Amino acid sequence: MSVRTRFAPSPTGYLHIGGVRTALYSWLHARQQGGRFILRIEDTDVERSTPAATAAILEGMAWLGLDWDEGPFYQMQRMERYREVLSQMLADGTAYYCYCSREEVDAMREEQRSRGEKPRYDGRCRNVSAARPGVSPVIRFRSPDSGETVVEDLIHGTVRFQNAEMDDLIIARSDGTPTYNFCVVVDDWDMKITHVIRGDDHLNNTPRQMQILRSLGAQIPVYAHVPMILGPDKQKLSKRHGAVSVLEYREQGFLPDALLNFLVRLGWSHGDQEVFSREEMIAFFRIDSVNKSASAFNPEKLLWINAQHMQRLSPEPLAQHLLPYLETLGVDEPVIAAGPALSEVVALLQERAKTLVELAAAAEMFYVPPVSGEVKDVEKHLLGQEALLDSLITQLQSLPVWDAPAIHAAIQALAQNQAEGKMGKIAQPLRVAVAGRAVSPPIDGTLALLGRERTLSRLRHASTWI
RNA sequence: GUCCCCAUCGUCUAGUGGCCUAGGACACCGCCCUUUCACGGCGGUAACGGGGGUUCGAACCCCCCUGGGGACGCCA
Repeated sequence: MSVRTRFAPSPTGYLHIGGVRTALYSWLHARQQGGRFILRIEDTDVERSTPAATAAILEGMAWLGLDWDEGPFYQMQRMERYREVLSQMLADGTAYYCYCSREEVDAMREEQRSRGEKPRYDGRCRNVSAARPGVSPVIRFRSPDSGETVVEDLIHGTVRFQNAEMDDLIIARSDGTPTYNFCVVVDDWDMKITHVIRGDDHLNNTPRQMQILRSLGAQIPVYAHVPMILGPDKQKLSKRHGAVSVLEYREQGFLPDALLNFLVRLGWSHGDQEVFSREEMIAFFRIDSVNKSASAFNPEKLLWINAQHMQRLSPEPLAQHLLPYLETLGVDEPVIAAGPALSEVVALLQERAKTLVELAAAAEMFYVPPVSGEVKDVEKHLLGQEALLDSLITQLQSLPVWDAPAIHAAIQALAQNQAEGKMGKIAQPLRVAVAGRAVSPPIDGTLALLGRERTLSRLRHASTWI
């Protein structure tokens, strides 16, 4: 049977990084097995679900390129089907109406807790046939009270649960709407999911879901419960750790493939390899070699991986990724068209930026002249250098060809004559004059790309900053 | 409290009984390269949670302890 996996987030907030890794593992497994990846939105919590959250999930998945083959399906649109299964279960006795009030159940649990027992519903309505007047009942699943349910998990191995540990869970609320554990089961069944890959916080739900599946006569899927992602401090990942939503990583200038690469390595490895292309991830990933233990999110390593991906990308595609970030700096398409070729600028800068945000900031100087108020390092490098600026202008003006070697030679000659051969004495003031700061790529290449006219005009202007 | 899961450098991990004097990567610290900033190269610090077994031999297998996490909802 061909592989079918799914990602089933609930739209109650942003798409967070832990969810993304689960989605990635599901997606990778489907892709490498030639299977299908299904997206399902679990929106039965009407109180907390929002259209904005759904949109954020879809946008995040699209940005990452985790494309789905079927869906998105929405559980709220499947109510009719759930009711159908519910009445069938009621009819065949695998489910029953429970008329206990919340207060009654709460009291029961409180008492059990005080006795040191696991709080669980005692099944007192199992054999009550008469409706209690004025009470809208919930529907409970009649779970077996002896024996055991064994989960054969691809990651955790064999996990055994005593059926006596599990009580009769509510599968439909008193207003008739179905609950999570029930919807999941019906959906996975209807959608013919072969591999349920999800967070290991669901491991405890698995035996219950298996029992319902069995009572429905459905095939049990293969389970793989992936460990959680923790914050850098090993605590549960939350907002105080900084970015948790995928879209924040887009804002911060990470490449989708780099984020995926970082995430895939959290809990999985392939020899000593650290950097993976999307194709390599698909080829090498194995769901059953995912680690069992939770792992901490390491922002420095993410940054390093992003830098690696930026270095390995060809200038043209990298330039495409860069466009939106330049735009937020006011460097839009017309401005770029009027300046040096972006791919050449990118080629010069790509190995010295860790994020697209950094890259955009570094690229800006090629399109926008330094603004006097924002120029840095003037005092250190430009003070009293009017004469040097003049000779630079003279030298550069008269260069027969305008390319990096010629510019290099000119600077070198000036260094010989005026600075005892120290390139820095010439290059640094030149940098500040042209780039507005003492940091730039190699100055010869920078000027070559900037062009003679722009260089000279900036040099002439620089004296006004002194 | 009950049930379930987990446990190698600070972090991500390799390791499935001898190849381990525990390997790689990030971070950190030196040095080299260098006109700045980076990239890169070389080197260094740094780990098998504890206790019992099994075995000629244990990071690897078993048990206990400890520690961490999850579940126990008319949330998902």
